[in-house]
Amino acid sequence: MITPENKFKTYLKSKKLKFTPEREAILKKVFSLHEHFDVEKLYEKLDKRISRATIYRTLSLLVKSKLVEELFRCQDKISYEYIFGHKHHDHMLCIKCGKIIEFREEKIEKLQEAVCKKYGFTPVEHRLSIRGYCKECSNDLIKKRKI
Amino acid sequence: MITPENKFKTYLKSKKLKFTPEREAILKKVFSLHEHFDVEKLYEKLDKRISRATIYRTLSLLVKSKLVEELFRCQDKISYEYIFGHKHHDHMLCIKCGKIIEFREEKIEKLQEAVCKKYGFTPVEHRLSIRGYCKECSNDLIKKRKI
DNA sequence: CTAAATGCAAATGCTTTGCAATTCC
DNA sequence: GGAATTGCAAAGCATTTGCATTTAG
Repeated sequence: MITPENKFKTYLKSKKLKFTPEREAILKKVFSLHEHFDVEKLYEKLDKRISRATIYRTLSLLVKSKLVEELFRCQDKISYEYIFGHKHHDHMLCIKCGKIIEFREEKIEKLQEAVCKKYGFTPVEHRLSIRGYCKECSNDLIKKRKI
Repeated sequence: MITPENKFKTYLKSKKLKFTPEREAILKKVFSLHEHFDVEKLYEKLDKRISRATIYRTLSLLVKSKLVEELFRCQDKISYEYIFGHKHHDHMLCIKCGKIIEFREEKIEKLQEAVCKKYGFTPVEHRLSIRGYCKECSNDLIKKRKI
């Protein structure tokens, strides 16, 4: 069975890089966090103290090996999420409470492919984010007649 | 007739802010550049020398007054484009030559609205970017059997 | 053994801010 | 006249990098 660890080890081996305890700890933490994260969050959650420099360097390897994806910038920080074993999806970001809602809409995916074809464009990845108010915050705001 | 300048002046007046020569020069330059830009590009293109601090401060006002929109980060810099008199559209970014292709697909817009409704989400704005290879670069790469 | 990895501190590069001088209304 | 604006230089901050030391294979 292919696990994130196997995939990472294979990638590292192919580049003659090492599977160190730090890399192992970071990989495990990333795949145990079932949510989006940034470098600071990872730094705080790691049991073993690992320098931020190493976290940055390891995340870059995880992105290159396609285990993790860079999501979007939120207040200047880069946010990530793992993609291995996780189907591609898009995001709605609540600008009031910060909630992130994931969704996947096949028809949108298909239409994107069609648009690319129309322009002769070869897509590598895409990102769709909708910013606005989540259900709860919308209700709050409607009550207060703010929207 | 409502022009960007009118709209900006109205906004400034409503906040008791001033329409200065610097703000005027920046506004005019932004609306004469029919392309995406970042602070550095604006700095270089302005005829009159205006400090970067003022450019940053003015762009923030232009965003607040909804004349300009923050697009995406490209190599750490924020990229902008004007939105006044410009219909919403999405972007394809070529990761080889840097070309930016704008497109608008009504069906995708509609589907997004539908997804939001499904989740009770009130959208404020959305951003869809597709990264990949433009037609020319795709052809190049196919010739070289790289993709 | 030796190329690669680590942590540290310093450097980078974009963006923001405090402040004194200036300007718009 | 007085609040708002400007430019400058300094500060902020996330991220990157050089280097001496340590370590995986």
